[in-house]
Amino acid sequence: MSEKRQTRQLQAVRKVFEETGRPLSIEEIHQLGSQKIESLGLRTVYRAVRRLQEDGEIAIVTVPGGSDRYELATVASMHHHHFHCTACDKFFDIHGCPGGLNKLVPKGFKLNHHELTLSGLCASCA
Amino acid sequence: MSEKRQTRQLQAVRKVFEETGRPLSIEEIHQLGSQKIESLGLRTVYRAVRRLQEDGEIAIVTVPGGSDRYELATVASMHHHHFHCTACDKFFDIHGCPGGLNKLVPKGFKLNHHELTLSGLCASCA
DNA sequence: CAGCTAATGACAATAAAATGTCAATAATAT
DNA sequence: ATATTATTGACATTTTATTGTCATTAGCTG
Repeated sequence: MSEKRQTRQLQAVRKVFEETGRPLSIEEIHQLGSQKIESLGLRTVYRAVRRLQEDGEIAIVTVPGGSDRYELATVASMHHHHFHCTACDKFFDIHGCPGGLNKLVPKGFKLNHHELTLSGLCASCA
Repeated sequence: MSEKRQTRQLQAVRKVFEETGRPLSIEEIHQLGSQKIESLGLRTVYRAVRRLQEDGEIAIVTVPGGSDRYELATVASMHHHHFHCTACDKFFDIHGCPGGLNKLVPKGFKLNHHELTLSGLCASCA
């Protein structure tokens, strides 16, 4: 059978998510993870992310324009939105949600989900 | 100098935008344009889209997950949002906008833009 | 209409992101 | 500690989207 191992690399990637607390791109994970394990390979990050995804620990976050990000499933499961800093290209979680979206839906359309991305400057860049 | 020509192909692409009235991907433009000019090449669509973009006739629309779409600049200049049908993968324009987004912005952040994407089923697919 | 040349489209080439490969390493069970 | 084997990471390969090339076609001007 397939024995699953808790490697330093997997734990490092998991810890990156827990410590950073915002949606991360593969590259960001690689950079932050490299601070914990110098030799961390990009290939390993791809595998770790896939595994954490399959294990339901993290969820994918699709954003307009940029490449996919990932965030902790515990965070993702709570309805929220994102803020994109156009200066540092980081994404942040935003809690709260404008209501009344059903009013915007055209006749005959069925609304299932929605996704809001605010953009501007984060506290560090402003 | 660079003489600009109004070719059948360019006119066909322009007409596709005018007739369709929703954000289109390169592939969609190619398919719809091929109905007007059988031999329309994908390479030509790329060039036509770039030129219309440079001439300010169309604007790029970035969407979560999928590839970029393009829409008439006259439409893009009016603030609006989009609806994504998860069945046919088409995007539609939505007019209206939930307000009160500044309340969602974290302290110290500066809000410049926002982008809302509703998703579900369009009238044809529902 | 004739002539110039921008534009087309078939094809090749490139870029960027993700995945396959495999010898070496390290995590787990005994 | 030892044996087993999942995992790693360097490297090659694939994939998909976009752009380069260039002989041919077709807009535009005179």
